[in-house]
Order: sequence, then C-alpha cells, then structure tokens
Amino acid sequence: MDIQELLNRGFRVKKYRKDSIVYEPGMLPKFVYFIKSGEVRMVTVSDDGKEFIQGIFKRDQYFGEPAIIVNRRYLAYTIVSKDAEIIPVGNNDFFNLIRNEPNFSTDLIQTLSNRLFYKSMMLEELANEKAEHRLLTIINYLTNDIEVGETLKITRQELADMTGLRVETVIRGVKILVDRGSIKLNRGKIIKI
Amino acid sequence: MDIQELLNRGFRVKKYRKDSIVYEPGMLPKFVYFIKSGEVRMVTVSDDGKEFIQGIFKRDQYFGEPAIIVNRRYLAYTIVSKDAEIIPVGNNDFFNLIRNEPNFSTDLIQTLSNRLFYKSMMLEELANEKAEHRLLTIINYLTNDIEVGETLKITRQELADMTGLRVETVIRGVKILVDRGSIKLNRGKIIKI
DNA sequence: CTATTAATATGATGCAGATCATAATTTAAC
DNA sequence: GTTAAATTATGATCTGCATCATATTAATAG
Repeated sequence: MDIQELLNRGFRVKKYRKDSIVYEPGMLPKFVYFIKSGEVRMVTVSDDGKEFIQGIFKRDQYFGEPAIIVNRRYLAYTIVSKDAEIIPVGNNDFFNLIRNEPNFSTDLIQTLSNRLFYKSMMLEELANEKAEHRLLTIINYLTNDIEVGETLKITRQELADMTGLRVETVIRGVKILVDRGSIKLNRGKIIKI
Repeated sequence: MDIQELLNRGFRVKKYRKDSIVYEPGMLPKFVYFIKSGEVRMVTVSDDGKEFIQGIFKRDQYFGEPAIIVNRRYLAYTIVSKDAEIIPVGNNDFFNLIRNEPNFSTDLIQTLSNRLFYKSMMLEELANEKAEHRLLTIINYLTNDIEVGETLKITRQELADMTGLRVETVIRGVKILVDRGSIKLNRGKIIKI
C-alpha cells in the first residue's frame, strides 16, 4: 500500500507547515497518517517541558496506527519537523486496508516489529546504560541507513531528545567518543566510519 | 489462534522448568513460543549484570515473534519464571499462520500495538521522569488487570527491574507514595485502590 | 556583508539515585 | 517449630548527570 495507490483510490493530501501539530496527547485517534513528503517527529513531553523523541517519520512511512488499533487516546504529540504532505486515512478505511490487503497487513506487522525492536533497544539503554553507551548505540543505529563517509544530519539537541540526556551531556559525551576513536566528526557533524 | 487449536493441528508441547532459558541474546530466532501454562520474563542484561524486564508473558500469550519477523538475532533473554508448558512454532509454520489465518494476523497486529504502547509509555518514564513518577505509572499499569482490593503479586526487586531503578530506591519510593496516599499496602504488598 | 538566530562549547555547582553496609522481617523449606 | 533464604528496611556515602551561567562558533536571513 504505497502513497500512489492511496492517491489512485481518491484519498486526499493535506499540507502541513513546519512546527504544526498533527495530533496531541489526549486526542482520540481518528486517522492513520501516510507521509507523501516532509518529516514529522513523535514526542512525549514531561510536566516540565522536556521532549523525548519516540520516533521520526519520513516520506513513504505512516504513523498513528497503534492508538487506532488499541483504541486509546494518543500519548504523544506528532509535530511537523519539515513542511509535509500527508494523507490522513480514516479509521474505517484503515481497517479495510488491513482486512482486504494482505500485503498491507504484512507490511504493518513488519513495521510494528521494527519499531518494537528499536524501543526495546532504547529501553535497555535508558534503564541500564550511561551517557556514552547510550550515545554510541543511537549513533550506530542512525548511521545504519547512511553510507560510509556520509554525515549524520542531526543536532546534539536531537540526540539528547532521543536518549533522555541533556544537550551539554551529549556535547561532552560526543567529544569523549571522538577521543576514544569510537566515532569521527567532519566539521562538527558525525560521519559514518 | 489459541493453544487448543495448535494442539489439534499436531504441534507439540515442551516443558520448561523454572529458571531455564528459552533463548538468549545473539541466537538466531527459529520459533515463536505459545504459552500453554506458566510464566516467562523477557530481560535484557547490561554488561555489569543488571536485568531490565522488557516484558512478562503468561498463559495464552506468545512471544519471540518480532525477532522472527524482522529476521534479526535476539536482543534479550527469555527466562522461565514459573514452570511452563510452551509450544514452539517454527518459522515457516508461523508465517503460514500469518498468511492463512486472518484472525491470527489481526490478533498479532493488536498484540504488537499493545506492546508498543507499553514501551512508549516506559520510554517516556525512563527518559524524563523521576523515581516516584515511574513507580506510580508502572503500579497503575499493573493494577489495570486486577480487581479493587486485590494485591499486586510483585516484589520490589521486580518493580526495580521494570523501571530501571534499584531495589532500595523502589523501597523508599513506595513508602513515599504510601505516605502521599497515592497507593495503599496490605501486609507490605500493594493493593489496587 | 552584516545581523540574527541556532548550535556547539566549557566551567561551576547541586542533587537524585546508585552504591555499600548491615539489619529486621517475612516466606519457604525441612 | 526451626532453619535457611528471600524480601523489605534504613542509614551513610559517592557519583554521573542535570542545571545554571556565559562564551564561542556556525548557519541563515535580509
């Protein structure tokens, strides 16, 4: 079930500007969102305003299904990180996709399993490991889908928000990893080795 | 796809004694495990031996699918907490279930979504919240499936292993929550209010 | 090119929770 | 009922990271 197929079936694209909010905690889920272009981040926010990035979603990915499937209110915000075109697929249409498109249901199972893997990995890190270990793990994970020599387009703040650390700690941690030779930088940005 | 149905189809039950290990990190996944009786816990262990409980699985539940589905080595141990009877369903049989049993595939999607919900909740807690908040969240989550007045059959150590805290911290934290009136005890055990 | 704004950097201080030690209590085993 | 093992309890100390303050550098806008 790709974007083109959804368009063929008459689903409409909605445009979202950077920083707009697709949904927020407490809302009842009504749609699953398929991304045609742009980027969003799913974040939970603590009482004192600290963001934790639960996931980042880009072109050709979808988000928002678990809440629909288990029929519970959202726990997180989803915020547009880069201007985006998104196709909201309603509740019933979504369940029809699952029922009638074996390929989609297989893809969904794969997608959910992948996210579980990521979250299990991060839970272990946050529960048991210290700053540098957490950083190295997330960096290795993120460099998985780029080529050797390419740079990771991510800020220290984003690394902080993915690892539950603070920017200052990330900055110091990254330095330590560089000194140790665990990672390399190019003009301040982490590159895959 | 319930246990009886699997038995009818000729799948065999395997007995596991308490403390035996169903699989450990690094192993290639070959089976999905359906629990007929007993209980297992899925844990990751840090370099210095600290356990983190990724999940607890009981009668009529299954575990081990994500690794099969994404075809990656296990990240965690699964250890038998109470003598168990388990039906290992091989790789191919499992994929046949997904393909040929729409009900099973729907159930799997539900199950995966529920686990994602739990893990997202815990990630937020571990990333952003302090001891007492974490404890209250996990206690509320656990008391979801018992009746008012019933006691939670869980030790402080287990609470520690689910929240990434240390026993002493859990003991002190539980006391604080009791003082605040957030939770109640009965002979040392937490009861649902 | 210059002005803003965002990102990275660095030191000083504080504190929540880990760690260590040791004891009291409850539960299980015989 | 007695012993052993597990669980809960409590105080003292240590430490990694948060927090706060303030620069420096890099990226972006006009």
